[in-house]
Amino acid sequence: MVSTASPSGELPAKSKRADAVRNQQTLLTAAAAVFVTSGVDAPIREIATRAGVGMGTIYRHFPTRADLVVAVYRHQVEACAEAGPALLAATDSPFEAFRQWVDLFVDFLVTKHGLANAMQSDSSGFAALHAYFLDRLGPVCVRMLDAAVEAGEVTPGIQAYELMRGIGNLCAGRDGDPRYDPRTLVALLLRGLRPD
Amino acid sequence: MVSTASPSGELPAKSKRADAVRNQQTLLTAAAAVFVTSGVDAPIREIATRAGVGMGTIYRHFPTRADLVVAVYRHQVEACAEAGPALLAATDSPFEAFRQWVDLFVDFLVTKHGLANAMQSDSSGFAALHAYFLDRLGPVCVRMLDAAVEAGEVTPGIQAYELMRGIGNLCAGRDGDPRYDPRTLVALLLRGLRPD
DNA sequence: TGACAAAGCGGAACGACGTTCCGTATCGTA
DNA sequence: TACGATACGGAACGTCGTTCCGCTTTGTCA
Repeated sequence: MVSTASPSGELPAKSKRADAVRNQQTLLTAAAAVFVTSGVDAPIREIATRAGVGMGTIYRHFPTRADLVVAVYRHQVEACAEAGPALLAATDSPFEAFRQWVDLFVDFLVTKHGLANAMQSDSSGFAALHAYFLDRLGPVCVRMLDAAVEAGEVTPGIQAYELMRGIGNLCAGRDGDPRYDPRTLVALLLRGLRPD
Repeated sequence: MVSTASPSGELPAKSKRADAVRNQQTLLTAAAAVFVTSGVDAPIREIATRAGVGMGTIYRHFPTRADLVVAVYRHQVEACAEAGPALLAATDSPFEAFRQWVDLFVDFLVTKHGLANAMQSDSSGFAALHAYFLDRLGPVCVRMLDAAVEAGEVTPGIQAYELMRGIGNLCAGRDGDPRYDPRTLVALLLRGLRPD
């Protein structure tokens, strides 16, 4: 499970040594850089080397791989989560708002090398990653979907959880294949939500 | 790339030593059994042990992991491929035939522990697996989709390749989650294919 | 039938990786 | 400045994929 003890990545809660906070920042920066070039499942050693720290340091700050990934992308996930209600308020059609929100989500996933793949991986410390995304974004999705259903723009009976996972899954796979555009498939999926 | 030299898994082409053919069969049986319990990415050693052979033997018969997986599932993939034209001929509505064919495909994927995951994995020797499935099943999909479009039952402009990958992706992910049923999502996707 | 070359076999060995653990260095404080 | 707490580095261990080579089995030919 992703460490819930502290909002790691944000303001240090209390009494942490100076070098510790410094290292945590260094690690986040290094990890972000490495994720771009080598994907989120890059070797731990690579991140450690890049940050100029030992491997023990990584494990102390981020016990599981998911903790590190979550910390790196926390801001963007947060932004996405907050965009939901905003879109809902700013748009006449709840479905259209939902469509735009999904676009945001998809953009996020496809621009992060291998993130979508990692989320469905059963192994490693990636299980927690899956949980984090769904915990944070799931409720937003529920709310938007409900609104769309209530407005008669979406067939009732669809589970938000299932839908989110479906969208996530569609964004996974070998990236860079010009013959496969996740957006096309997601659009098709959303089309299937419409009532007759 | 999956070895195309011989139709490995079927009739031995020519002049193979008796122990070699025997081992190849033993390996296929052992691999099939291991795949069921440990998934298609089970350790090579586990398969070797189960078959009672050395690891060199595995690599000689099946140079890449994909070669082994393909050999194990060849019959089922073949059956799926052949079911396409049959369904098309036996059903009035090409779309309905397609729907049933997709059901077959999905059933195959979800019953094989981790197969769908493996197919989108970028690493290992799994890249060839992806290619094999698409090469064999792709043309069938094209044909069925064309028929459905021609009958006015499906919106034109959808690429069969993209659709197959989408379906495959939807079947991937942590298996055994009661909250996620790939069939629901695939049904939604197919719904999105219908014209207004 | 008895050898001999080719074909195949087994598993040791190597490198990459995740993860743990502990002796040492650094920090904050009294 | 001295000392305990905190954090650090990286060696070490286990797992896994993959290669390589000395040994065994097989088929054949005299």
